[in-house]
Amino acid sequence: MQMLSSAPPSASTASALGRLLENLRLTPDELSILRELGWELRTARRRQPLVVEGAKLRLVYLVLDGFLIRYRILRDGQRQIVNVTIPGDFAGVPSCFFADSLYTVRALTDATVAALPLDRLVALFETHPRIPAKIFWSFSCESAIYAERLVVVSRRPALERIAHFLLELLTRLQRAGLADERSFKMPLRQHVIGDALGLSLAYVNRVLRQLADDGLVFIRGDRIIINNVDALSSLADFEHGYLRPMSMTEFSEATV
Amino acid sequence: MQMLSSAPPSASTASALGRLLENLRLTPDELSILRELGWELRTARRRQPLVVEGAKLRLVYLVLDGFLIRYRILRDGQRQIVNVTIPGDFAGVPSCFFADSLYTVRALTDATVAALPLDRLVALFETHPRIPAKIFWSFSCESAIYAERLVVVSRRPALERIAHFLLELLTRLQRAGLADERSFKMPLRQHVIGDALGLSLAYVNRVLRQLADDGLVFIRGDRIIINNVDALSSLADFEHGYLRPMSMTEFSEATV
DNA sequence: CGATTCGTTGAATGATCTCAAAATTAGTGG
DNA sequence: CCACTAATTTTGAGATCATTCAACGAATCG
Repeated sequence: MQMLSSAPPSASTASALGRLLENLRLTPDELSILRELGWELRTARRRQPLVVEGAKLRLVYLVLDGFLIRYRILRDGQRQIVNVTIPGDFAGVPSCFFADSLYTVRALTDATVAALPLDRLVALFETHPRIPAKIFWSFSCESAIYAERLVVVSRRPALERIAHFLLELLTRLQRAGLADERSFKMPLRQHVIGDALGLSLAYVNRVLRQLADDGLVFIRGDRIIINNVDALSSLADFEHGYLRPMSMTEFSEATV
Repeated sequence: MQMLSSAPPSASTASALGRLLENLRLTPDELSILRELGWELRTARRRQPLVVEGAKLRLVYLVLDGFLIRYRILRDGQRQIVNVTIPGDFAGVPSCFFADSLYTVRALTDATVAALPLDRLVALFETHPRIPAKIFWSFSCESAIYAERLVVVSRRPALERIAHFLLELLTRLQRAGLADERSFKMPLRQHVIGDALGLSLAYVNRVLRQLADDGLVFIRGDRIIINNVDALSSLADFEHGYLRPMSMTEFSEATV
């Protein structure tokens, strides 16, 4: 993306681009066309909203650096976070497909995103269909993450819920090159965990304490350490399959 | 779809096709190309699985008639239904994007579906990109339904959960031409409601009784009657926006 | 009509919440 | 670097929504 060169270089930004290449399996040609589409760089300070529920959104964002959350405030004031967006993810989907945005997206940390008008992406279907095809393919795959979260929130007790959530983040961040074998850095406040999983702050606290007492998970400032990934995976019945869709390329090759 | 002519004519089948036209905004030309792709008609008896968790799936199904559910059985035997599929919906998404199917799909009633190898749909990106583009656009929009269900299941008490679920079904079925102003016909067993919303059978029963006692909802055999849609919507804080994505066509027109 | 499946209900239990308050940590202006 | 404020974590006690278990009646199906 053109203006990416003007962005301050960062490990995270590089990884976001790497992940685009990696996950979508864009060819170098495709990537360079995508770059020239006129993305606009934008930074957001911690807590700043990028998308507001009810407002019109005609952009997609690619997160280059930092973390976002997407949420809804219910009429009784409760907040439900439906998504934690990490570098390399798109944001603003699926809100941009609706007349008015369904959710609010805001920065969990200072963040850098690249914005592209959705119509430009759609227009590519006429000239270079494989590029938007791969992107929409990946949008379609995202349903699996929501479905999985639904299963976990709907059916699993708090301990497993939290364990599963942390393992999902670990796995996604590893793929983005932002986590090592068993830990990652991210400001995961207990309030955020609760709002993502439908648990009260007080209870999240108790459960985290238990996970720590059992020697499974430690949170030290912004670093989350999963001491025994296998044990936690088994506790949470965590299967990472839903985080590993085939790329469209991979699919075509496998079936030709 | 070619072989559709060989299917027994049914109000439901007609509506499924109508809905394809309606929602995806396919042009007559596009529809006729889609028809010739070699869909294969398949029927499933009540309870019969169409997709099995863990099995390889390289098809998408278009539901012509009948209802399907998509679910997972957890290790403790609980079942979580992630989706109720109605005529005009696609099934097998997003499982077909993964190496192994993430969920099981089975017929809730006797059902008729049309199956298409996914690779044929993808191949259309080369020759008639607008057709698969519109379909993948609609796949992408589906995330909104899961996100909304997540919010409801995660944060709302049982009464509102059930009310919301029934209103969603009513709305979707109305769009499919399968419901009137305030009622629809569908074998919605209490067990299914519970498994969709993460509630026990016993509690679903009690809540349905209360909804009936309050004169809001009645279930008589296979007919669900919502006596006062406005009152129930208000009770459930139901907003139908998330069920009304823009079609890709609509979007392009709005932004050109 | 015999067998499943589905619906209904009660009593006891439990996971999680709410409310309230203190302790700790991080952030900010001077 | 201090002083102060805001954000976050921690903990307790009591309340509650929803569960489990168990049993029985009603309806549906082959």
